[in-house]
Amino acid sequence: MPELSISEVAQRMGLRASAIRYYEQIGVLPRARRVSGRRRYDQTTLERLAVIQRARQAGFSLDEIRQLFFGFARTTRPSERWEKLAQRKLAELEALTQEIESMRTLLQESCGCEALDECGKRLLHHKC
Amino acid sequence: MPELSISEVAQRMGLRASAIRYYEQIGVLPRARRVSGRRRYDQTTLERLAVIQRARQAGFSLDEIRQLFFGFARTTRPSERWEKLAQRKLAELEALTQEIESMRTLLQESCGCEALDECGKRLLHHKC
DNA sequence: GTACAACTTCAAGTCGACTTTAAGTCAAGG
DNA sequence: CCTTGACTTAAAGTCGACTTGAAGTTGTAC
Repeated sequence: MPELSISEVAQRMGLRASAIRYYEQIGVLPRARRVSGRRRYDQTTLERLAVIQRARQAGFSLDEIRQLFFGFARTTRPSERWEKLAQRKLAELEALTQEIESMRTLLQESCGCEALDECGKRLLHHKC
Repeated sequence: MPELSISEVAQRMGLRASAIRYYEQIGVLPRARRVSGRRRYDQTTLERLAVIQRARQAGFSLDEIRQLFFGFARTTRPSERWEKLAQRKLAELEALTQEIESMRTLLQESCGCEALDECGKRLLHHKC
């Protein structure tokens, strides 16, 4: 297995080199090995990035992802960490879903006002 | 109906004075009348703020709200403007809902890996 | 021997909706 | 007259996830 430069990693994983540098900077990726100043990566970095991408798709922030890798007591198993965070995330999604639902309701009920200032009056006085 | 200072308006509408100044600055509220330098408001401002708050609850950005008030050709009725924007918003909400749904799916399927690097391998090779 | 591409670092810029800060102005009360 | 408190302005700061820019280094190709 050959070692990869940052732009090769970026291309394979579908992100920009700057994002990978950023991940390293904030500690989501460990500091990469350098060969004459340039970062070199191996397979495990690709795997780690795959997990990161999956976690981001699931709605985790980079901060939460860092916790997933480094944040807990060493006794906590990784899958347990994932489940703990996933639990919290699901609750957040539930809240978000309800917000969206109420937005949808607001958007669908046409208020019946011809002008916006009429609408404003109603909102202010009759709680329309 | 008495005229109101900015902090009276803020209190009545449940927002901060700085937010009202900001709304004026970006053109969501028209420039307020000044009495010896201080802003003075009347009923119509409260109504307008009520519309703004309702629109924000419905998910509109301040930019979209400005369009709601000032952005279209004068021939377009306000209710028509609302409907046009609401249509777009509903589509956005639909997309958002689907994103959330797929997040939920990702969160609920436990991947069955004991360690995160095992998980990474699977993600990378078997598209787990 | 020099041009070039691909990298490096650190700092600053982006987006939206505000808030915060600093410095100044104003009317009323003691 | 002087302080107090509520206001004014313009400018800068906040949050997250990056991107962009400037200036410098490296190995390779001509």
